[in-house]
Amino acid sequence: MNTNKYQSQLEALTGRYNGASLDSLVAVLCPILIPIHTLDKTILKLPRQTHYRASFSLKIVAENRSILQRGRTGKFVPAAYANGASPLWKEIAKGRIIKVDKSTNSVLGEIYTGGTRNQLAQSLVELQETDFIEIDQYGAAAKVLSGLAEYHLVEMAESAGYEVRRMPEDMARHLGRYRNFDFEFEKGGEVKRVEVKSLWGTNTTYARLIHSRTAKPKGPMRKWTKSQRDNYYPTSSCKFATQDIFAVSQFLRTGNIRDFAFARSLPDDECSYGLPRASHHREHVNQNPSCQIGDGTWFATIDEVWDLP
DNA sequence: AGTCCCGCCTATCCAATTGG
DNA sequence: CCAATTGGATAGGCGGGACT
Repeated sequence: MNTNKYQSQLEALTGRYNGASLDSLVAVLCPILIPIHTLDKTILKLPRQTHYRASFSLKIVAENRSILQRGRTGKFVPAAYANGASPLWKEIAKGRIIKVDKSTNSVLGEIYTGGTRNQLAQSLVELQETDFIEIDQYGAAAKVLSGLAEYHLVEMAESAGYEVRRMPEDMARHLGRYRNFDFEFEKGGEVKRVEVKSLWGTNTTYARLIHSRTAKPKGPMRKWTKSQRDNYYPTSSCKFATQDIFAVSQFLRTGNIRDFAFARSLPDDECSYGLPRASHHREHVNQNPSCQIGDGTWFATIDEVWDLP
């Protein structure tokens, strides 16, 4: 019974990408797991460099030889996750390969985190020589993660009674204009615009509310159309007015694809649950606000932010 | 038809601000 | 005052529509 279902799903995957195999799908969708060979937890700041680091090495074998190159980055994950004892994925620290040593058939690298020296020290307490580094061989992991997070956000919203509409990634001019947000959610005749984001690297106490900058429209501002005004981003921070709700995937913090934090897109000087303004662009949201569920701004469910006055 | 532009993403750089 | 932290911004990969 189940075998038939799995088989037809596998056929859907390999059929859409004719010639692809289960092996190649796993290789693209799942970062390769490589065991740590040696670990040196000494924290250093090298001359003329600005970041703190510790050190590691990996053994080169046939399956990883082609990707272990100077500059390659990856994430350290627990042995319990890598060997299947625990389902929970977690990033302990980041790793970057510095040197390929053919004489010893190994690579040397640096261990680092997004934040302070102390954060690195804390991560190093957790990191063990039995742990693994995962490397995204084909650059798909980020897009796959955001796609999965959006899939489950839609599933949760629909089962909570919302009608969900995904906005197009691009809009042909004859059909309308680009919307700059990801979803419309509708309930009881009310529609709210939702922008989905993810967390900032390893420093998972902050959300990343980033938007691409756009070119300033020609001519004086008073002659711009509404569409030109709406699409003009003089800074890489989001505009408060573009969306009603931010939904930030918490996967990098919790390891659960269904975990989100929700906030209303309002400035904190206008309501108690608002977000800080960008310091130099007052109509824009600070792009790295603290993001903790229960802090008065961020909520665990859509219903809670939906019902805010 | 071919080139350019701009959307998305993560990771990183670097200047400004904060704090010991 | 110097070091650490914060926050604005960019780099680079991918992909598709708009522009010329």
